[in-house]
Amino acid sequence: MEEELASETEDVDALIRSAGLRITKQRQAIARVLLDSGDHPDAEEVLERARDEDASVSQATAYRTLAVLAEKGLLDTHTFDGGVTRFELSDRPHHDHMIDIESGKITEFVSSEIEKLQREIARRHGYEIVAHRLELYCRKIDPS
Amino acid sequence: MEEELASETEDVDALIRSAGLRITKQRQAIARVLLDSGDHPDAEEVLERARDEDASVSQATAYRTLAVLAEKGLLDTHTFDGGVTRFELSDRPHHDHMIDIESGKITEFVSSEIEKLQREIARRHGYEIVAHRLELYCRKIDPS
DNA sequence: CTCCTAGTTGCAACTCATTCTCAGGAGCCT
DNA sequence: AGGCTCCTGAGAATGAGTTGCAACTAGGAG
Repeated sequence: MEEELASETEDVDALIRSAGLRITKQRQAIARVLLDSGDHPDAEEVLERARDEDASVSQATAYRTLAVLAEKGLLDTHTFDGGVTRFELSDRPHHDHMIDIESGKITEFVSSEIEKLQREIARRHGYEIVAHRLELYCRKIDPS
Repeated sequence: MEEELASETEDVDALIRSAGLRITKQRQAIARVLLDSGDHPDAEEVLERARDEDASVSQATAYRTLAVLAEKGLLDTHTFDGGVTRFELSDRPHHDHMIDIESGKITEFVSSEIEKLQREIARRHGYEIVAHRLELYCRKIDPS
């Protein structure tokens, strides 16, 4: 079994069906990219990777499919620092992001303490939190 | 003294000079808008308001001036939920934002506790925080 | 297995925020 | 006042993302 984390076809199809979409080879290529990605690719990167599996995937289909998956809540979207929209499967545990401003490297983290404080602050203002965005733009601590 | 918080010309000019720019009537109009705004206008809104004072301000000048002020650190920028870029003077105390997803109303808040936790998390990963973005997307708690 | 149709696709044209180009205008130092 | 730069408005250009459209196809009905 020397597979390189190539996701099973059943997972791929399940993701597409969850969004209420028909199974097509273009969507399978896109879904597989998302299932196999551990990072946060943008639409162009998803398109590029999907074309490795099926060269016929068009830009329009990539954008359209990503939009539907995001709308159905199957994908989370991020626009770090006003850049392009990046995607990530939403079936994973919640987390926030730390962005290395020098390398662009993204580290994920969670803090139940911060989450709790957020809910308290919102309640104090008469609100309940529907979603939140917490991004830390950081620099490696110079060890000198 | 029935002024409607019309900022003094000296403040307006000081802001422009701080950015290393020459004083022009277009920039004065833009700077005055920023000094008089308590909200988070985007470039088009700044342009529209600036034209009340000087109808000759062009879109290009609005974008250019805002870009320089932001670059010099005199303005903070926000792109709530992947929308357009919004501006706000940065000489005010630090704060984060709570966005009412139904009305679009923005409430500002601060939490030194959250800030402290953020620094701790970053340090644990070998980073120091250069900037951060914390946005809470909320809904009014239904009192029913 | 074939048919049929609503759902899909690629392509190119389009939108919209933002940036750039350029030729004519104006600060401001002296 | 002179003039070297910096600025300006108009419009063209850019780039991410969207959409119209005619051809194509998934997949349920028969």
